[in-house]
Amino acid sequence: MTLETLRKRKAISNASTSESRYDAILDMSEQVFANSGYKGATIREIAERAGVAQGLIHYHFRTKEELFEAMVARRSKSINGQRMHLLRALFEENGPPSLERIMEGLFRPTIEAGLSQAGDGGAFARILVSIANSAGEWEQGLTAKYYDPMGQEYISALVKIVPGLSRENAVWAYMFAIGVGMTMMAKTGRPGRLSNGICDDGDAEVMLAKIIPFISAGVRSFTKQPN
Amino acid sequence: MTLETLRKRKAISNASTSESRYDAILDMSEQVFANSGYKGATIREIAERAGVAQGLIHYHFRTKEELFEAMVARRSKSINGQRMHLLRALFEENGPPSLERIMEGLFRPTIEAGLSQAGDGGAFARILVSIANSAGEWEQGLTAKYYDPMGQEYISALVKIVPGLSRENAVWAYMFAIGVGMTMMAKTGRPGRLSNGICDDGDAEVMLAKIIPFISAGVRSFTKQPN
DNA sequence: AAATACTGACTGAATGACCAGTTAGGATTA
DNA sequence: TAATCCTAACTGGTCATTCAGTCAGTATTT
Repeated sequence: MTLETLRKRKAISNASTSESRYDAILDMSEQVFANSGYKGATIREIAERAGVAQGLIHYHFRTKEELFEAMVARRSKSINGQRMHLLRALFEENGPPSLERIMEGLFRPTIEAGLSQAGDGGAFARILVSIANSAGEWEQGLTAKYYDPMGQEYISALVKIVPGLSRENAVWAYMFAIGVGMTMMAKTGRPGRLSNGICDDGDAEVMLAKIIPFISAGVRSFTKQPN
Repeated sequence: MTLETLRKRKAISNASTSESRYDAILDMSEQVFANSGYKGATIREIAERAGVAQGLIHYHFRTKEELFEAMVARRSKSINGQRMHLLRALFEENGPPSLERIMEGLFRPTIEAGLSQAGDGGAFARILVSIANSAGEWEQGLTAKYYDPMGQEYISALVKIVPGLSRENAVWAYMFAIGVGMTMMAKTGRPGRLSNGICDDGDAEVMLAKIIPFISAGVRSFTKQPN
């Protein structure tokens, strides 16, 4: 064990590893939480797969709950930042943006965040699905904290650019859009099963090309409907 | 296995409970699994809240996994039975059914199953969401076993009644429809939060009235699109 | 009496949290 | 400039608790 201990321990500001251990822990947390669920995931497994001592996780994040929230916070801030940026950029062009481009702005950042990941691109999406679809107080608190503000902006954008769309219907439309998007980003493989391999939910570009017109048509149908 | 054959169940005409303990266990399983997730749920809690000894659950269902599957099987067989029945009844009328009525047949049984429950109507829906959105082998196996056959029937029905809809697009449409439906049946309360209380995801009839036109418009948009 | 339904006490195997130390390096002092 | 202090990062081991599953035995039904 002395050899192990004697290994170079210059963790602080080291240029050798491009990634800090802190971030490595969050990365592995995504994988493990996604594969096993919140309760099913163990801090031990995260530690092992991140190559750190279990104690270090408690040192950095104190509890399992705080680790989970830190992981959600990091990814959601990054993705929702992109979304907000895209949305605002759209409205700064000349003329109002199309519904389709708004929807693309909603979905593309999630996809790109998935693709940039090393192993399983759908990991964070699956975590998100489990949070968003829980009725638990803690999970809904996380949704409210990290996703509701962005949701409000998109709902307002819908009302603004779709003539005759009430805010109430915009809220429903937004919820439906999120419902479709989340299920699809989870990459479960079911579309392939149901189509004998023709439909591939691993191909993000194809899925975008299907989701965007589908949702847009749904939203526009609310125009011809009361409320 | 032997379990199935062993289990000769008769409704106990007990004065205190009109329901067999076997079914009481499954009922409580729904509540507890929905609130805590598969790993988070404990057999002890299910036993306590069902008013039976913990050992009895193992006697009837052997393992936690088998208990979970029995619970999924019971509810899904009931709901999907209704769905199949409704779908076939639609095609036995004169003239092809409308897309809207097909979609209603897809969603209404889930809602009604929810409403008939004593406490939390969204419990089974939330369990379903967690299964369907997992990429795990076991969960996808359950989906394939209990939901894929019905999915195939609905996809075929879509192809049959929507002119110009390819099977590929029908599969996507079905997946999107399920995505919307499941998220909405989970009753998380988010629509209310995002609309200052105007949108109520507890009101099943309102939600049906929103979901059906939305999905139908989406499906029809695939008609004017290649593939 | 024989099968079935059921109980409650038990066990070994995890798990989250905690802690006393160790190490590296930067700042302060002598 | 070298001895000392200080602190953040990190380790390995421990511990109380909790869990699914087991089992010997009791009640109830047929």
